[in-house]
Amino acid sequence: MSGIKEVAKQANVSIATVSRVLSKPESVAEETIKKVLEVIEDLNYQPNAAARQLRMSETTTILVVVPDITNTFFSDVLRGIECVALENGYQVLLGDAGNNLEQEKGYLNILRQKKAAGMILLTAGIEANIVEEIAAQYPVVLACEYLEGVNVPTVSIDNVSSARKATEYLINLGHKRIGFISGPMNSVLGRDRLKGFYQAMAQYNLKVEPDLVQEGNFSYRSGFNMMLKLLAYSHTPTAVFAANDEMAFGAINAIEQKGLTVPQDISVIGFDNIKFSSIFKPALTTISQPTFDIGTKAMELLIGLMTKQEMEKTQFILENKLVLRDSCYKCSR
Amino acid sequence: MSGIKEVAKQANVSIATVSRVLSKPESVAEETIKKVLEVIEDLNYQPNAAARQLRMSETTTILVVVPDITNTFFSDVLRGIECVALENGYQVLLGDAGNNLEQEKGYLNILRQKKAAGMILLTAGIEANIVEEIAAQYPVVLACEYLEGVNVPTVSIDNVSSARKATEYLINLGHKRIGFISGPMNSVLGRDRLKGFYQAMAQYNLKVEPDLVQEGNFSYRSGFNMMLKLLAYSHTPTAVFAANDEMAFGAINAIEQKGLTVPQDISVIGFDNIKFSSIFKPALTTISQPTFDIGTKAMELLIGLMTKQEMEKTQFILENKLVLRDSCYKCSR
DNA sequence: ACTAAATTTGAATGCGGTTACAATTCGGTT
DNA sequence: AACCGAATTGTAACCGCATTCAAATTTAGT
Repeated sequence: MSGIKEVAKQANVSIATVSRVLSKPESVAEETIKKVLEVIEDLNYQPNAAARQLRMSETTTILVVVPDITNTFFSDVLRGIECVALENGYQVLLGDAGNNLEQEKGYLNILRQKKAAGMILLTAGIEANIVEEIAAQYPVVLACEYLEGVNVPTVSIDNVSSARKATEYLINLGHKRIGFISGPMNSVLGRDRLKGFYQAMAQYNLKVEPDLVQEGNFSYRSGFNMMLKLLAYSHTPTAVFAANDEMAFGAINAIEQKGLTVPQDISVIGFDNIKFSSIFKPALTTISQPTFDIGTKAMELLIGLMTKQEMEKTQFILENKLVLRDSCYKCSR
Repeated sequence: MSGIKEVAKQANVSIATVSRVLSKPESVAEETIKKVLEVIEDLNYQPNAAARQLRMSETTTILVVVPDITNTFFSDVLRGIECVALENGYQVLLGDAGNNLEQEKGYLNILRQKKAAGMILLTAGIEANIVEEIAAQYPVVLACEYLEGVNVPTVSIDNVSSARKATEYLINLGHKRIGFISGPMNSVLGRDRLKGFYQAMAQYNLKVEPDLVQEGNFSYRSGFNMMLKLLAYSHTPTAVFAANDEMAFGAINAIEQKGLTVPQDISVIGFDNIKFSSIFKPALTTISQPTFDIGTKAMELLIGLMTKQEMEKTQFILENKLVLRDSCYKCSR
């Protein structure tokens, strides 16, 4: 309703003056400012974002593409992003990809339409070369997953070494027959965690039985089913490493359904440390990712890019730690 | 980079023609369309959203204000919203209020700036009169919570009758001393669920011991602590109704920490049926809310408002149901 | 009191599209 | 050959704001 014109009229000044009161008050007389601000207050005036954006050719909206907002891991990261976005006057446009690549790509148009000034990708479904092309034109930062050989600002954890750390923990508890329930092999994340597992096993000269490595898809269901599969072999593992917590829950429930107990019969370790991991019984031993920090760091990076600041560094590997709880125990066999 | 001018030049037509190819192709010659589309494809041209919005004074962005994105209940609703938003060409701007009223109010400016064409409130922190005022000027729909006496399109469940249903279930299992861990009393939602509890108890002529009603804040922690409090009384309840699932988890874990078991010693029922409720042990008996549907319905309503369609109805109460699992059992005392 | 400099203000322009309106083309009629 | 209507295209005027540049006003200095 009330635009800058209305304010100008009521304050008896030109629209230029109103505009200046809002953006360069130091160039306006004290008294005029007061008068104008009063009217602004009065009319509840807020400058039209579209007009401003068109004129200034810059927006304060950023886009975050998430594979699945329902996953608490991502929503935690999102909260981190939102938090520093707000502090700096940005709004976040949510792009839930629903685990669908086409949809994910569709969001790139938001950037082309200048609806968002930059983008944070929490996914890694889009092909590396496309990401690189986009990143060359617009501010983009990758969070959580990184793309091999792509030189785009990234914040993540070292999945390989963390998975190694988790595996070593199991080995040091005396476990030798260790099963692994992996994430989908078409995700970097899934592959890296598996790689860490292999590295640790090799380092301790332990053989990895191919049968004991099963591919899941990060869902509870898949964790449950793959564990059932592992339990079906004559020679069951004494410990299982699930590539994320949800699958670990599935594995544990499968084990218990078979009448065995965790950790006495089989130890289970997870990855992510989602909110629920400490509530679950047994409380889950897992690798904790600094989700919130990943979010804040990613957003800070993006702001840096958007404001064209000089960056000393654009690749950040955040610390993660092993959280010891009740789902692992010394190997008894 | 490439705007409509560039396209026009390369296609050898005026910008008006380019614009028409995109919006009213039936008024453009077949051949011209082809030529223009080719150039558009070539340049990867996408019309500038700000310019379009300014001219048309309408945007395809909507705002969703969420109390806490980390809560899977809200993220489920959000997914429902996002889903139909996408189908209809809308984008969703995320407003995480971080349980902070000031922040929540701040998002109203997004509407005033015309950055969003409408808003869905998943919270009910803002004062009723303010909501009403805003709703008079902009399309707004309330989801999850409703504001008493406010005539704003709403989709929700009937918290009172659902809470009554849950309580009746407990009563029918033979429980007489039933505890209640409520949500915060300053939320409608919290109050309604408590009201339903009272109604059911009264209906069956059961006394509600004031000591057995404790106020939590919907967090796991508070559920745990309030349960500890209930257990400290000499005469403990045989069943407990927690106003949401997270608190129910807290209650159960508190009970078990005291050496008692659920449901044999004490039955526990929750509310919401979040993803985790079926994974938890014991699997939680709870009231299931149609989260996804709440989201889709809310977005459909909002679209209706924004496109000024005639609405037969603007208040929707969605069905919920009692999900029977393993956390409740017949009263043995 | 008068002028130069500094301060404060307003008129006009354009950001990149959409669209009303005018102009042009073209085949068909008279 | 002149004329007409339909189809197609171009011209230009906005949309609301920021900003340049010049005009108006105030301040300061002599």
